[in-house]
Amino acid sequence: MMATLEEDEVEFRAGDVVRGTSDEVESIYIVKEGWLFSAVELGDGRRQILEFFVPGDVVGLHDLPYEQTSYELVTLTESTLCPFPKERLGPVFETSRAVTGLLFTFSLIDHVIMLDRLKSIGRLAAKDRIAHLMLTVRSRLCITNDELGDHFFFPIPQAEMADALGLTPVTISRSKAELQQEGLIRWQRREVELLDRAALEKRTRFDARYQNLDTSWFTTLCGGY
Amino acid sequence: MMATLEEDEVEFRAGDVVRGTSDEVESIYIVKEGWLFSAVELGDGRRQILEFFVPGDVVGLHDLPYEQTSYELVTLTESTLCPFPKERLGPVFETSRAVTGLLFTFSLIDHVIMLDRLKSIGRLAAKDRIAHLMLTVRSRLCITNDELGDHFFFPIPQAEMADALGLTPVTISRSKAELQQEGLIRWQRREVELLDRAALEKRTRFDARYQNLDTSWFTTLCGGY
DNA sequence: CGCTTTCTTGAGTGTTATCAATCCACGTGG
DNA sequence: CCACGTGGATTGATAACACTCAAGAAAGCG
Repeated sequence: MMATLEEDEVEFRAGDVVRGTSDEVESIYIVKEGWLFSAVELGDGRRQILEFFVPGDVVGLHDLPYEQTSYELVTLTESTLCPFPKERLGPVFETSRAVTGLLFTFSLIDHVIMLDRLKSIGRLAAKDRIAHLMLTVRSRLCITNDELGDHFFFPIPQAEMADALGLTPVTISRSKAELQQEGLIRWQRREVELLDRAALEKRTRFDARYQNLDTSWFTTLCGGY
Repeated sequence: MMATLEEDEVEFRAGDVVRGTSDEVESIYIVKEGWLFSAVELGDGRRQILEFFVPGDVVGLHDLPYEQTSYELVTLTESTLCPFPKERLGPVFETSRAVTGLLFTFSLIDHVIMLDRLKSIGRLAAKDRIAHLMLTVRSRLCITNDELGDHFFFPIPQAEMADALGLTPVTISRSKAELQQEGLIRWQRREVELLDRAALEKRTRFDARYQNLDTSWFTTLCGGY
């Protein structure tokens, strides 16, 4: 269904800035390949990373009501994106309630994910913030990969973890070491393994927001056909 | 237009829990009167406040894809809410693209507001977090009140500020005192005055997300009629 | 195999948290 | 109208967690 929106394709290298802050809002993107993140720079070196994106994600929906982009979009790995122009969304909304409903739903789910991250940054200790982010990413990856275990590709450098969690790289490194000593995770290079997921979920009060969905909502939204 | 959704009316006293966590998702609410907030309890006394709501706000949209509510909803002041049942949204989506589009847009804007709050909690110092929240609330109030100056009703107790900003009541009190000594704000009882809004906006890198909207988006969304 | 980037580790500092006491505003009832 | 009680706010003293600065180790890349 989302294939409707995947017409064009653009490739990027790792570390490329796909879109800067205050660019004109021209299109949304479907992530075909690669990992990305969105971030704000505070101007004095501080940076907050807001969301991570993986293949299958829709990027930039929430910029649509604005003339200028709120945040920059940067690749973590080589990526392939399918841009879909803003002005061509009108016709899509007119002809396909299913696509409209799906985009609406994605945006609502993403919002809840952001609320969880707010909780994490606002009220969890450094170690738990790290664990919470890993659980969230895993939960997202499970949508497109049922078989995903507790050991998966995780190409987020420590500097980016820090900026995502409101911490510093030094704290990430130390907290990682502690989590490993406690036997809770193994995180080497660009891979992570959650050795005791149940314990991590409990500590961080994790909720699987991508799962536990109410299927009746989709029929409500799309009109039952 | 939103009047379509305001049929029923329910009143609450200050401090009432409108909806607990893990309740069944039965309806969204339009705030007719009063201030509210949504929050998660972490179980050990810690709490994170996620959003504040004022008259005119739509509450609970992002719970729609779920069977159970993600967060509790509590009143700060006496409030009047207009619940609108989830199962009756289907017909609304079918008949009114304008309402659908408006709800979608609200949800996108709220998402960007949350991203700003994430930045605030993740990367700003205590004093700036307080200022940022005040600016955000003011910006929201300006939608329904053009004439709003820099002095307005602000019924958020310090304990709730703390839980919203990832701080403690003690820090709120001390930071407030400093902001006042610096002549940046005056905050007494349930009123606040921003004495140097330009300076506060600069310090906190504040963006007026409720303003600066792209009006062309609405015609895109609603089909140009 | 060097160069660069990322990560780790140590030492010292700082912002915010914690604990606890006091103060103040406000509502209540005598 | 004033005493009293309650919950919220302030203040002081101390502690903890994360930050900063800085040096060194490891990993990635040409």
